[in-house]
Amino acid sequence: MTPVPAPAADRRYKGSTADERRARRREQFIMAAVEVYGERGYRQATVKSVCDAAGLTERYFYESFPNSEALLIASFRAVTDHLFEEVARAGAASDLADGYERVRAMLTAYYEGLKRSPAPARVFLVEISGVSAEMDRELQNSLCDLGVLIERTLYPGKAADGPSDELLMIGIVGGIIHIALQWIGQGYVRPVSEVAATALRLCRVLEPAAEPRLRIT
Amino acid sequence: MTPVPAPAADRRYKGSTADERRARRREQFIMAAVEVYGERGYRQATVKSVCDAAGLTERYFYESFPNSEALLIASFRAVTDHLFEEVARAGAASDLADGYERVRAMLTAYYEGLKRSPAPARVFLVEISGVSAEMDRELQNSLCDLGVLIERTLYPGKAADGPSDELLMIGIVGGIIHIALQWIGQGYVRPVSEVAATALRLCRVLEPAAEPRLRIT
DNA sequence: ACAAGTTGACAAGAAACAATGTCACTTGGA
DNA sequence: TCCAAGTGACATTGTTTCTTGTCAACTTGT
Repeated sequence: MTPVPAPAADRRYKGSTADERRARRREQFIMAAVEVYGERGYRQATVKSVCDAAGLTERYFYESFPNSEALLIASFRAVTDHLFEEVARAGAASDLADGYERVRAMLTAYYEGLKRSPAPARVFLVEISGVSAEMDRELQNSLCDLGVLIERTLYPGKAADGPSDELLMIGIVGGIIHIALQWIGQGYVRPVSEVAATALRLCRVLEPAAEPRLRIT
Repeated sequence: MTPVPAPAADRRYKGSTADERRARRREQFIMAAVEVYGERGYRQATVKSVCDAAGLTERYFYESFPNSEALLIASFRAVTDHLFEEVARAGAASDLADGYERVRAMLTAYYEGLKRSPAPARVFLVEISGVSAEMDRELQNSLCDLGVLIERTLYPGKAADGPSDELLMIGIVGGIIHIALQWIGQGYVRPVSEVAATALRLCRVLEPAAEPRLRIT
């Protein structure tokens, strides 16, 4: 009835469209979440504390995420994807011929990444477990991804026939993570090179078990 | 003033003294906690749910524990101590000469213990992390204990000069645990012997690194 | 049988937090 | 200048849980 004069749905505000602003707020929440979760831990972090850190209010929180678990997953993905990319890039450096040296470079990048941003490290490595079934799946996937990346770097030819020993791979990645946790818990005392070397020793078990002593009798 | 006729502080009730009843209630809470935490997870478990499972009321809960975190720690200790003892006993079996076979027996006992009582396994292996600083310390300690036990079994002579490489040991134990988690998450599909063999491969990295390829350059 | 100790069911206060709503203020476009 | 969209501070509601308290029923030693 009343001829409304075109609501101008995508009106700009402070230079951005509605979509851009929404996306930026979402990013703000994710960055704030990484910080707050790292400081207080996810379970101790309230929605309000994240909103305060983001400089936004609860209203926008519930505009961006259905609940705090969704934010947790989103921020986990953000941190993980970023770290994973760094690791992959380090392993792909063209001046490394030996597979083990590639893995060493990857592990170094991994631990350096953790050291560079200590806050999220512990939260997203372990504290996350058991928050929800979906979150557990995310964590498992990220572990598997890292394991596959390492295995393919060591044995690029073997890629075709799937994961050779999933259980062993998970074990190695679990070890890498716990090494990180211990290292972090002691305040990054030991140098990254040493930590990476230790983790690299763990990776050696991926070698085909030629030792006769280890046959299953 | 009023000559009270000796309050009979240790009066018996249903055959037990006050101390005995208190201790029994405490045990009831711990057993109930293991069950409830295993079913619903620690964070989802309320004080009331534990009390209901224990067949006791909240009043006795707060008589036995200052808060739910204390119960968590107590039940963690109970489960861990029990499992640890089983593992140590398996490793001490006198008919095993080889250190690796002893460790295999220990790992088998470990995974069999987890399989026998699946409920507490996942909770006390990982979900615990980040609940509190004290709980984290408990978990770290139990991991260290297991690592030391394994190392001493493999190299009984080396006992004197302390932990040779704490970081590596933690990594191995972390791997053992993650193998367990993956195994459990897939519904105990693979036989215990296979899981233990996989974990045993991980333990091999404790061998002195003679491989020249692994020197730190 | 009686008094005091003991127990279980339940109530109730207090606190924390999720999730939604209100309202005055600011910004952008006509 | 004017109005609607947008924003931020704050209030409100509802739920959940911890924690303490009350009281009737039961048990024990005398």
